[in-house]
Amino acid sequence: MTISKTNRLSLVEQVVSQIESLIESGEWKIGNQIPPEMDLIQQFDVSRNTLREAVRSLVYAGLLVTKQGKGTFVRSSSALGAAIERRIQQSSILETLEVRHALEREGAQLAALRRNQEDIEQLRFHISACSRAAEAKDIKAYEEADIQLHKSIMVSSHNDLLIDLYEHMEYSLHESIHQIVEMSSDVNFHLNIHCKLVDSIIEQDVNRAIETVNEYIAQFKKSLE
Amino acid sequence: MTISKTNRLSLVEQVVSQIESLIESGEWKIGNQIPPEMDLIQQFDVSRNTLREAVRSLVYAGLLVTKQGKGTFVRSSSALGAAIERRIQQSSILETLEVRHALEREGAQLAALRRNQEDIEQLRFHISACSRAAEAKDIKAYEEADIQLHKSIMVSSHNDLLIDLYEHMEYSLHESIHQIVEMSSDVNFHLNIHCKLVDSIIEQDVNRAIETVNEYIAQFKKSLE
DNA sequence: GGTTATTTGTTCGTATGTATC
DNA sequence: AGATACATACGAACAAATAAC
Repeated sequence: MTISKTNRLSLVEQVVSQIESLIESGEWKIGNQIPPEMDLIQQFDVSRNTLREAVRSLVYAGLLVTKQGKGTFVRSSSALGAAIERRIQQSSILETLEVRHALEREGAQLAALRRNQEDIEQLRFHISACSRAAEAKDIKAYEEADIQLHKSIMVSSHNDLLIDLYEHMEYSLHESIHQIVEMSSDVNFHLNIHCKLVDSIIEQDVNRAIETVNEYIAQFKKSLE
Repeated sequence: MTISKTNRLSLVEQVVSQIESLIESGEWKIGNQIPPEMDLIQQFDVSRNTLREAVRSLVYAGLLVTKQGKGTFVRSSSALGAAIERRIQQSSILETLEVRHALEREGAQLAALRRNQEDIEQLRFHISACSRAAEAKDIKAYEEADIQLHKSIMVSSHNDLLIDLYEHMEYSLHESIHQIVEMSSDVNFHLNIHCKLVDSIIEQDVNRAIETVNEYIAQFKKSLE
């Protein structure tokens, strides 16, 4: 028999599953403290060790954080972030940039196809924030605004999986964006090309949106050498 | 002080980290059984529960599997797979297909730029396997060959992060590929367009490679309606 | 500033379920 | 069927960090 019969779920797995549901459903909100171990032991009717193994699993996965003496808190609603962070740390900037290219190109294409009125407002808001920061020569504010802009482009794609992957990469991208912005001496070029991208998306010019993404990624790659 | 001082690593975290190293370094090979709990307790000099919490974390992350009565085995060297699988299960086929588009488009582009002689041989091998399976009208073999072909295209990109993301998605893609191949009544169209893609990569025609990927993804999207 | 209560961190002992030979 | 090796699960105790009084 090579049939991999699905073993009955262990107690720990059952508890993990229940906690996941509580987090996903929003019953346990992000940032909030969860009930102490003793309460959960009663709630789930398991021993302390079993409960701890379950909590520990979710800590490793990045859903929870425990602080000795204080309690346990909800950190995220998805395990993707932690896993991607770990993987990206082992990658070169070039590799990360190319994956970013993959996601942003697709995101821009879909955004140009699907953006609605609300998306347009968000895009305009964030591009003007970039513009203001550039004018004030506030590099830190510019980086933050740039990240928000890219995120809102992704949101305009209306593909939740794509948005999730990008948002969870974004944390790791922070560093590489910083390096890139610092290297590209010309902030205006950076700003202009983003204006062009936003414009393409609003005008629903799919090809121009894709080309623009290609253009600035190519620019980044060049500055990496 | 808003500085988030990095708390000293808990014992469990130290053990997790050590086990990760053992797996990454290849000292514990994939598929192999790891030493029993009692041995590890001595090796790491921790209590049973501490060790179990560490192992349990890595089981949840997908690095290890435990089988009661048999032992614990190494399942994977990366936590990405399990996390991506969980996330993709919550997504629609369309969303998954679009992310696949993102990765495959980038992969094809980079493959066309970087493929070496060894890559070319692999690509030729797998495309001919597809061809043989199509001729024999063996759908199951065709699907398998198709997956291997796509994987070898990704390998030709020489971007390990991209390869990892794709390979870990591939498992979840299996199902959607099956549905798509089944739906597309014309296997020859599917085969021809893949020949064109492989040809473009070998000829280093970057634009044609990208266009070909766009073409068959568009075809898949159409058949989803 | 010190004491106490709360909460997580860690250890030990014991019993049970499961697979292999 | 019995013995062995292994993971599963529970309960009790003490340590360490934090918060509240």
